[in-house]
Amino acid sequence: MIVRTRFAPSPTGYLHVGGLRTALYAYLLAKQNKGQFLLRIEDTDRERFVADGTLNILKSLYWAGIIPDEGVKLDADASGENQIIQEGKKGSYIQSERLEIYQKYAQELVAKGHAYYCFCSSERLTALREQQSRLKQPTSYDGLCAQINPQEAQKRALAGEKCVIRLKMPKAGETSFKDLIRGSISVENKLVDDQVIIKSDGYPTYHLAVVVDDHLMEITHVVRGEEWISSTPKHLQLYEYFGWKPPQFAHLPLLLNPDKSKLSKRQGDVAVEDYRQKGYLPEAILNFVAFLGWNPGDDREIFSLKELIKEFSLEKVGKAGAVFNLEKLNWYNKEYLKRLTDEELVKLAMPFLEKKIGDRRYEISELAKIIALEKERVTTLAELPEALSFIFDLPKYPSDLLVWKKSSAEEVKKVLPELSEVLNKISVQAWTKEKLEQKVGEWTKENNYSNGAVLWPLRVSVSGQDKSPGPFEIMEALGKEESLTRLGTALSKMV
RNA sequence: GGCCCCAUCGUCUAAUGGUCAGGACACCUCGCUUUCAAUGAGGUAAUACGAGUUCGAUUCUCGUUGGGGCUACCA
Repeated sequence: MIVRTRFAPSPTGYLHVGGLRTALYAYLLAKQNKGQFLLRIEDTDRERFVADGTLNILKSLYWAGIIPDEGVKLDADASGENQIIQEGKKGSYIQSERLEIYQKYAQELVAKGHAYYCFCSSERLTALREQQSRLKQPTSYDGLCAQINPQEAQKRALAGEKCVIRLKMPKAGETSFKDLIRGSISVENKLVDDQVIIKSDGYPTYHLAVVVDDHLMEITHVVRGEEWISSTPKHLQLYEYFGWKPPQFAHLPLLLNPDKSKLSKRQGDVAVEDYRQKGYLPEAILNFVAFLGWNPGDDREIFSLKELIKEFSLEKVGKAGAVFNLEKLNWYNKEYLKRLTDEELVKLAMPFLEKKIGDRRYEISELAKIIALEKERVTTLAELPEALSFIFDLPKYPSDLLVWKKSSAEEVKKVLPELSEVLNKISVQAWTKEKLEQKVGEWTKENNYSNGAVLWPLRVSVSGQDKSPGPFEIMEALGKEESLTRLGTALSKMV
């Protein structure tokens, strides 16, 4: 049997990092079994619907690399409407376009007596709940409309009276299921509410739509968040009423704020898009969220998507919520930044640096040298413009910054002019950090200077900063002319 | 309030009856070094609590406490 999983987001804004992890796990489960990973858009709530929601989510999934070109991708049709192409064919797994389907199944339930029309007003429902909670009773629908004669109810509904359709839960027994992550879970049926399955606007609620679609899409494993555990009995009841075989369920633990509450916007960024804009690499985000709740069982920490596909297993997914720890994400990002080739880095860094570079024109190789300077020093790509600022414009700095703590102003006044002369003799062709280091090193030794007495003022001269990369790599990135100009600037400060 | 889920260093976690309770991030110390970063070596730090089962519990059972989720014509 083919393993088929899905990710079914609601287009209510952006893709949440928790959603990304859910999607990733579902994707990994499918791919490692050579199965299919499908997408479905659950847009049955018109009030929370956001126009760009679907597009935003798909963009983030695409950025993260779990929607590959050949499988599922975004495609604009003739009307400019975004469509989802799945496994080669246009699949309208967009719930708002499948209303008749849910309607049909709901009617089937009504006909069988497993669901009923409910004409209660929202006022009555609110009052009912208030009363129940005042009496410290569980809040649930009291089943009033279940008493109405079905033929009469049908007639009233057909006549256009405002109504919803509710699922009729059994009042006895219990529903239990085996969760792939948590083991056996059971709930008494009498505690499960008669959930609305078709709203008064004709749209299905999540509960009906999810069951119908998962069945029709032949989903074998439902991977979703822990918040769905308590409604799973409703879903199971639906499967039973329809006579369908339910899928396997895997309820993932939640992602948490540092204070252990559910990860929320108030305490930091939660959208994948936020992290992209902040200059995090998709590989880092993916690796990081994959490890929030799962690990390979050994000491390895760095996993590519391919390796994750190979080694992921639901059995190793933990049950407890995991704090979304920015420090660890930062570490992952640095690790992935370090692994980038200079070429890859330039490509990824350009969007962040464009403004800083302005009209200046650089060869790719020059840019590569410049960007590589801070590759091991920054945490994210977004830090690059500021970190590299000293390359584009020499910062203003006080003359005493040129003096190393173990040296003196006199020594600097002596070293700098001599150093300029030595450097000036090096040709533009030989202007590489290796050659520069060799020449300056030899000269330092010959003149019995200490390394610090030479390197510190040299580095400050070309960087204008107390902290910076080494002088030779900076000079190579700067080029001979600019390097000597900066040395001249330093000299003039010492006069 | 009711129902459900969960519980190992600050954080992510390993160890499913016998380990000096391991690793990673963060933090601290030392080394390298012109600064920062990187890097090398080392260090601080955890089984929530209480019973029970057992020769022996992080591990199994129960309870307590704590945290979380659900309790909508939202997903």
